[in-house]
Amino acid sequence: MGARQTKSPEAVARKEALVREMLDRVGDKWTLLVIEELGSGGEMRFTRLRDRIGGVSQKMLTKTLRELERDGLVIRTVHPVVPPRVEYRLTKLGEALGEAVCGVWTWVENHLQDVEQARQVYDRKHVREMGGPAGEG
Amino acid sequence: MGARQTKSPEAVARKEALVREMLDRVGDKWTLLVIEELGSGGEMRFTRLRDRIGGVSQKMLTKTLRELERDGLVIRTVHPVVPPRVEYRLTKLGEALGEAVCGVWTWVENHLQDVEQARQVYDRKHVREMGGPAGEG
DNA sequence: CAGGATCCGGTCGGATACTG
DNA sequence: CAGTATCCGACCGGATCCTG
Repeated sequence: MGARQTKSPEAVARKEALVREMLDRVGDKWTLLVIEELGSGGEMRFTRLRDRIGGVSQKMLTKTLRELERDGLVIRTVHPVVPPRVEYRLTKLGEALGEAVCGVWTWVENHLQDVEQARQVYDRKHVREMGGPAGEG
Repeated sequence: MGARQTKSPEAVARKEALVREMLDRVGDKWTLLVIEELGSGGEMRFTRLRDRIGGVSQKMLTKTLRELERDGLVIRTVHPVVPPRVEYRLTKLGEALGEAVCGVWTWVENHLQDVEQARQVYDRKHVREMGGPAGEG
């Protein structure tokens, strides 16, 4: 079979799966904020990070950081002191992703009004289903 | 932009919330695929879309399309015929978002290996938790 | 201070049945 | 064909307790 440089459909599928997974990752509520904070604030500790992000539970922050670490986007440094001191910082990879996400971020900022307006228009058409604006009788 | 600081902190907060929401949206498993399909395949019907995406339930496809429609990213056209014929296509806004997301998509494709390798390295260190080898310094 | 373990409510999402 | 309504299991994520 002409197996040239043609990638197997499986490889393509796995790539797409990973693409989806990463987009899912950056779309995650906390992941984004963590990347943002570490990107602008540089290396920082767990508690500091939790404080700056605000609203994130210890569980979710830990989970988020673990995933980022696993994907090579964040470096976790444990200082063998007491009390424990753990610092997190973005890797080059993490910074690059942050910049890529920036494009979407920018798009949203630029088209905020369009989206909000579209929603208002849409909602107008669908209020009828609910308890309507009482303009009927 | 010569705009002074006319924006209230509340407006900024709401903007950030919407940014997060949109990133969450594009990170959604099906949303991405729908945008991709409509972007490359142009206007198409519900069933066709479901068939091309594959693996999506009717419930989720409907929900995804509704959200995209509400945000003004997709146009839904109902043809009053029998059997029903409903077609979906991207708006200009939707196409623009698709392009913005493309940046992240590209990043992932370019750094696929880095992420996969990082994961392998990370996993090596954590296999110990499972039935890992007992040998450890 | 960092984070593992657990409980538990809320939401997500698939399968199914029904409609126009 | 396109979509709504419902049931229900799986997972998400917060609160809490405990440890080194």
